[in-house]
Amino acid sequence: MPIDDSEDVLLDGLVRSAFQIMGVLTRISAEHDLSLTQLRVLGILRDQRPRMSDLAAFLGLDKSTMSGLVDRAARRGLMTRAPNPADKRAVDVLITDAGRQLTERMYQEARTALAPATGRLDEQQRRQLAQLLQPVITPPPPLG
Amino acid sequence: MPIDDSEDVLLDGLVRSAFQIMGVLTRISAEHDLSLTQLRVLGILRDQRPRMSDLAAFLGLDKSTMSGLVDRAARRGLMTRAPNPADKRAVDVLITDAGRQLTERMYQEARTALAPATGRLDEQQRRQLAQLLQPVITPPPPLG
DNA sequence: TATTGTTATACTCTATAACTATA
DNA sequence: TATAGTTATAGAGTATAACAATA
Repeated sequence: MPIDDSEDVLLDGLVRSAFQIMGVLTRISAEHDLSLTQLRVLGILRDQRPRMSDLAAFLGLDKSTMSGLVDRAARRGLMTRAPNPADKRAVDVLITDAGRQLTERMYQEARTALAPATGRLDEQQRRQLAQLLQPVITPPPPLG
Repeated sequence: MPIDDSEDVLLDGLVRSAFQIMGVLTRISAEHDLSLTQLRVLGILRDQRPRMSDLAAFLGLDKSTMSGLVDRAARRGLMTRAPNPADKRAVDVLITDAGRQLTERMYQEARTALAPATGRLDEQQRRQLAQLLQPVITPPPPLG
């Protein structure tokens, strides 16, 4: 098995960039008294209304962890629960207006924080990078 | 401020790929009873011998958190402490042979786990993606 | 005085197990 | 019986504060 081939170099780059992005998102989350996972859930809820179990499965968390996470976010008025119309056992999770506003603010902060990094690429390179990342990103399994 | 411009699309791709990479690394860490941060530290120690305070600063952790993290890894024989030759206050952190072996195994597992994703690109695209990521990645501040 | 590191303490995040309600 | 969710409990990761040793 050859080392330092194109897969290794790519893996290294992906891992480094991932840690950098995560560092920024973790800092921004913390500045708003949120965990990274809560930030991620808010991002998902922007355009989905999943049930608890789907969220847990997608995030790789236990359902009990989901309960606690949504509890804490709900207590702060960022998410709410609603009964699922089709299954009386299920509970849907929704983002509130306040949650949506906070999410947009945090994503704006992320963009600002990463501007020095992404700004090292010109317009064409940015589009190219985004396109090359597309096939790498696992198509998210449908929620719900 | 225009939305959905090339910076937004790129940010979205970077964030998604980061969560995907982190998911893989978190799972692999957990399968070896390690935290993601411990995996990261092991990766750093492969070719550095930083002092506690430098590691903490680089990772954005408190020095007390560093103490605990190194404690737990040392208890498992993956890292060791050694006095810094130049500063009697300082403590260097070193990877052990066992730690190095485990680290290489985990990185191999990461490569395998991500092969389906990176495999969607051909050789030239992989090299191109790695090159485009390079300017985005913050040059790591020197440790020590 | 300032820096390096450890220890004591408290809080958050997480999973496991036991439980209730519904399918 | 199996699935969806909550609650009680325990372990790991984290930061703050107080401390000892060295610069």
